Amino acid sequence: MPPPQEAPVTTPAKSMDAIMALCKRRGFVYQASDIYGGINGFWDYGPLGAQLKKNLRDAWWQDMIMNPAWGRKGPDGERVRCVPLETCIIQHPKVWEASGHVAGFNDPMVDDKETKQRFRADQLSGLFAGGSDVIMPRCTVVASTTGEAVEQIASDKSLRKTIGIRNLGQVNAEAGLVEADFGQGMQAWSVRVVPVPLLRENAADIPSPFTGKKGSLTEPRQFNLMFFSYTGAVFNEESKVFLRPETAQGIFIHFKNVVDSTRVKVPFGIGNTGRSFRNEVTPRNFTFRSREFEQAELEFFCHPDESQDWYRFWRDFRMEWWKSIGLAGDNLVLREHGKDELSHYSIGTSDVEYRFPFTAPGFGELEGIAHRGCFDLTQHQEHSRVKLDYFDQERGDLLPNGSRKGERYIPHCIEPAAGLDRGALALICEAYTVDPSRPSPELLKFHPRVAPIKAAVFPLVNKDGMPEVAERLYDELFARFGRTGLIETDPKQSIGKRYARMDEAGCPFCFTIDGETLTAQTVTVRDRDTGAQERIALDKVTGYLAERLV
RNA sequence: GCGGGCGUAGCUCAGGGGUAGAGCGUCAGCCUUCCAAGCUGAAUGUCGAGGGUUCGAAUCCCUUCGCCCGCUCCA
Repeated sequence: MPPPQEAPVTTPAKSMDAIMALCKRRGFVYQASDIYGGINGFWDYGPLGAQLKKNLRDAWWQDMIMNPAWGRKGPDGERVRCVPLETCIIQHPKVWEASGHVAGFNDPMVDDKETKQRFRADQLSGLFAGGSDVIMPRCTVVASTTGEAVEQIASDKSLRKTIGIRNLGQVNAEAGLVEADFGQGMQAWSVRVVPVPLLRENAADIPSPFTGKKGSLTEPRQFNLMFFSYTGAVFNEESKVFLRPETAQGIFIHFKNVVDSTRVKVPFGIGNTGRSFRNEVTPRNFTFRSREFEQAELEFFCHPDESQDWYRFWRDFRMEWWKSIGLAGDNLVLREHGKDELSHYSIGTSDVEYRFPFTAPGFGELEGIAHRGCFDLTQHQEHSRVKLDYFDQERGDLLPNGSRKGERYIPHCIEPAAGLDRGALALICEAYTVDPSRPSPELLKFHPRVAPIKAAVFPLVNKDGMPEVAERLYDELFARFGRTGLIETDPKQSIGKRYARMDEAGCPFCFTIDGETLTAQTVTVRDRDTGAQERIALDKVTGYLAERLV
């Protein structure tokens, strides 16, 4: 199912180049290893970006683990319960065999440089002449079996033309035999899979299955997207380990430990945030597809019968959550995957998607909410031979003594998995605003909860006792709100310039000490988004901020 | 991985064989009672990197790295 692209674009297109320039200028994002020329697919966060991302991570932690779903009741009518977990980037290699990551995308692939098409190296069949001295195929086709290759040749006239067959005689799919005329008369050919080593050694001499021409095929290449390393001092296959491509598996493999050690009862969730690594073929679009990235994943375990309800619950809540931190309006959509799009084990998956400037009018994924069934626990149970089922004492038949018989089952799992770097990027893109009518046209309209700078205190002019008052107010705000983000103060240069700097950094509130402060004990509050000012009592500033920073 | 475009000051860019430039920002001083205001001054670059041609290369050639766009990939 293609992403919905019909939603009206209500805001003017934002320039990604301008956003990237602002990110560098104000210290949100730097290129990793910048002074050495950068390294493809890696980005670092500057002071404001690091704080922005921390605020996003903290918000997730607060709303998913400490106070899950804002204290709402789940579909079972009970308070939602979650616990945190922190697991290693490097796990036992069998974890990734069990999860399917090792096998999932490990086939050698060949590209046709001319047509840009790609196929699995072991799916190339060729027509070989009889006689043992001829080892190169006369032509090739892509098919999963040789029988299928013969049938393709027999049934597809344009394919025959492409690969050079002028006339076709008898064919025998089962025996892998074909009579064909390549211009030198009718000959018998045997159809066999082109051996991968042959392809590796002689890629240039093997005709392309798409054009019939030689010289356009690459040698087979591995496309495993996992990073690997070695443990210990000896580097060999036995000591090879993988850097995790997702944090989720760390949760599944500790399911039993958490159940045994924390008195949790199904349904409950386990949350885990941290770095993951994917060796993306093409890192692209600023930080959107980085090779090192941070995830915030919750695995919510529940009884199979209730899993659909929980799936809908988390899907809807996650959408609401992103809205609550500032991603409102048409740029955010919830997209339910079509059946053809689902992983083989998934019963349902939705993506929270954001319309980034580089994806518009399409959308890019921020978070996937997947109903994973019992796939993961079952896989790990099979591979580890450790029982990962759950004994639910509140289910089963009612016994004469009034208690329940209990039920043993492998819980189903709902996985809301968010990308924190993508989230931070979406927050920046959404906040980025150009308003030519303002003296400082570029500003970031961050929601106060995620804004890296929470407030600034300015003396209107750097004299007449104002700096001293500003300093005292700054101390007060810093003591109270310094743990939530940066508090700034600055007595220098014109007030307009200082406001403009705060606009670009996305600081929501500026408090200014002026002449009236000295006589009436009041300050002005400037709203970043409108520039409007109101006057409040000096001793009400802390309360004012406390209400608005959440 | 393929094709195209681009790398010059913190940012945006000009300069295309002969002394490294502008605007904005930054910093300092003065001034300033609310929006990048004004005045004065200052700092900042191996012109992405490496090699070649040349008396001389930011400029021409080759290689390489990075970024952007389109394919491809995204288990």
